[in-house]
Amino acid sequence: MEEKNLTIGDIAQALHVSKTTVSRAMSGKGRIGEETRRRVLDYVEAHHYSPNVVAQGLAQNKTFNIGVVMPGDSNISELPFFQSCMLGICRTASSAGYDVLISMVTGEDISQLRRAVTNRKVDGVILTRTLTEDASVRYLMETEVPFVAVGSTDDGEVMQVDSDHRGACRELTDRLLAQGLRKIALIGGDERFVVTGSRLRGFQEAVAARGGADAGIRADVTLNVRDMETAERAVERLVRRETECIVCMDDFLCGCVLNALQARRIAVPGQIRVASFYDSTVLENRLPPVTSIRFDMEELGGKACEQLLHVLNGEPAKRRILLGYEVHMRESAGGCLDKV
Amino acid sequence: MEEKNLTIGDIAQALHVSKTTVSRAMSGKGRIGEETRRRVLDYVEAHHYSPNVVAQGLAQNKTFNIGVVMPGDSNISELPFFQSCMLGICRTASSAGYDVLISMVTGEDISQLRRAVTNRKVDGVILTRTLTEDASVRYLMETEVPFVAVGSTDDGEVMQVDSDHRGACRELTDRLLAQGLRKIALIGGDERFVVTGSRLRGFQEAVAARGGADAGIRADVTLNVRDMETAERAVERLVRRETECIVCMDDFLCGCVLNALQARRIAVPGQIRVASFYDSTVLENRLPPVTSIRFDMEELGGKACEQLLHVLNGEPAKRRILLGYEVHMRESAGGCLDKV
DNA sequence: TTGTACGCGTTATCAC
DNA sequence: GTGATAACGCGTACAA
Repeated sequence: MEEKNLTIGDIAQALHVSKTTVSRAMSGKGRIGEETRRRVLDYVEAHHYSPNVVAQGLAQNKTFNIGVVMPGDSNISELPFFQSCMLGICRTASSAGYDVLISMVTGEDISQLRRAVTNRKVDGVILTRTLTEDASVRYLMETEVPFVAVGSTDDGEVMQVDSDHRGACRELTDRLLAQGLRKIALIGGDERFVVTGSRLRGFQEAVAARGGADAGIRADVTLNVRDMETAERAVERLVRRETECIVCMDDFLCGCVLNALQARRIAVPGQIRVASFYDSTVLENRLPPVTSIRFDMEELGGKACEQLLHVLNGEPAKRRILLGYEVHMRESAGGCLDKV
Repeated sequence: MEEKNLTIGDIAQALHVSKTTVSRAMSGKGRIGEETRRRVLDYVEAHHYSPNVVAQGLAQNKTFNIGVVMPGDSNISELPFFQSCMLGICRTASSAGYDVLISMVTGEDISQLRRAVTNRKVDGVILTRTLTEDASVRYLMETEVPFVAVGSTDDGEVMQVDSDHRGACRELTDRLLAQGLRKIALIGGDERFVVTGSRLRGFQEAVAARGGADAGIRADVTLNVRDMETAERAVERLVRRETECIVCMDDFLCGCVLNALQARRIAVPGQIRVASFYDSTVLENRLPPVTSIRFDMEELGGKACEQLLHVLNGEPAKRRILLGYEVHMRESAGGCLDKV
């Protein structure tokens, strides 16, 4: 089927032209006669020739690979995120002639990323999660490798593509408050994740905009919740305080919260309302249907990759891109008020 | 920090030796004086030199990349699987000096895989899921690229590393039957997945071993269940038939089943027992705790990578490797009988 | 033990 | 418009 190891030289020889000509015909760069161009292209087509990208890379000091850093220790809740994000990245990378090299980073151990970079295996890097004190970010900055982060960073220097978590959380919270709820709570995960901070701010902004404590609003925030046990404790406390609504920062936490409520025989949304983020399949099959915010993670990955490619091509790229969201009001938070 | 673009030639020049010597010192191949060897290595160390793997590859016709094919359209249930599997693959690949290039394959569209292969970007490939009629497998076989599949294939020719799904399902089923249960059911996903067939066989073997219909055992099998709706229908039917125990082929399905039961106010394990596969975090936070089978997916990925590396190095490799499992009996299926 | 010369497959720089 | 020729960074017969 595939002609084995056909090289540009073989073609040149067969067609009685020089390698240069063949190269030009393929790349489209440099002047070349229309007729010879056709001849070469036809031959290439007929013999299923495809250039050796490694050799191309060596000549141009490129790899046509982009590195993607994935956390090796993430919660299940975020997995659909990484999966979809990856899909978006691979799609746009692939259609631009690039491949995706992945490096798993667990905790502070960035050895895989370091390997990929020092071995010159990648032209640029995409980070799929950012911490407030990120070893990967630090490393990439000091090695001056082009990179873009999915998810925001405090460092204004790094290129970033993110969903508007702050705006999303603000709007969700606002809608809940608009229903007349006054005792509202926010439950979130690891506070070292930048995204946790963004959502927290959105939450606080919404509360403040509605008058805050002066307007009789009681806003409860619990962070660093990460498993059934901590969720249990948080829920117990919130129930005791007669909280009317719990906003969960992600679907995994929300699952824990729902369990905790179920175990205490507290009806949702009857006795307490619940809303969440991501709207992933983790909750898709939960009862009752959970009010949630949906992000297009594939688009997120795609845009990030797009930005990186711009940088690699020396084209201008925006330093920060904020993508939209959709609020899906469902039964868990008192039903279908709206659907943006 | 990193010396920019230091080449083997630069080192040779600085040390007044030939490039060959430097090359030998680094690779360890060929004879070389212990003293010069040290000198070179010291210099390399001091200047943070690391060889250009792309150039190495071009010279040796290798890439030091292994391709990993991931499904772009998988159920959430399988995600922890891919994540962990990936981790195992990356770990062992990395420690062998290889990097991981990923190709997303959605449905019949194997264009990304095809690209990686025709562009000679990978030395071998790992498949993280196999279908009964697998486009990737077919392609890889006809292009004669070394590859190993995680998960079994009917084709005896392909190298495969898999968990013992059949044995696991047999043992789980047997243990349930040992409790005296007689009306037992199996719910599974897409029957085109080879793994679905393996588990089905294990289930049937266990039933047969206990005497089957002759011994008054009624075994119900429902495949191609993939969402809340189909699960709902299956559960309704099983409940009507007074099924005593439902074995779910994966945790996602199990989640659906639990929901369906919850919606009908059927107590678990009081009125019906439930068991599942994978034991992922998808169910970890469910109530009641679900009896489940646990596989070490990271080991699975690691072993697969190991096998592939053997092939790439021309070393002997087993054509089929079967990894173990652990049965965790928990409340959902009547409690702690055993813990293997 | 060490060095020379060439090849890997491609692009870039000049000449023609 | 086309073609030698030299890089790109490294491995490796072969020679010394």
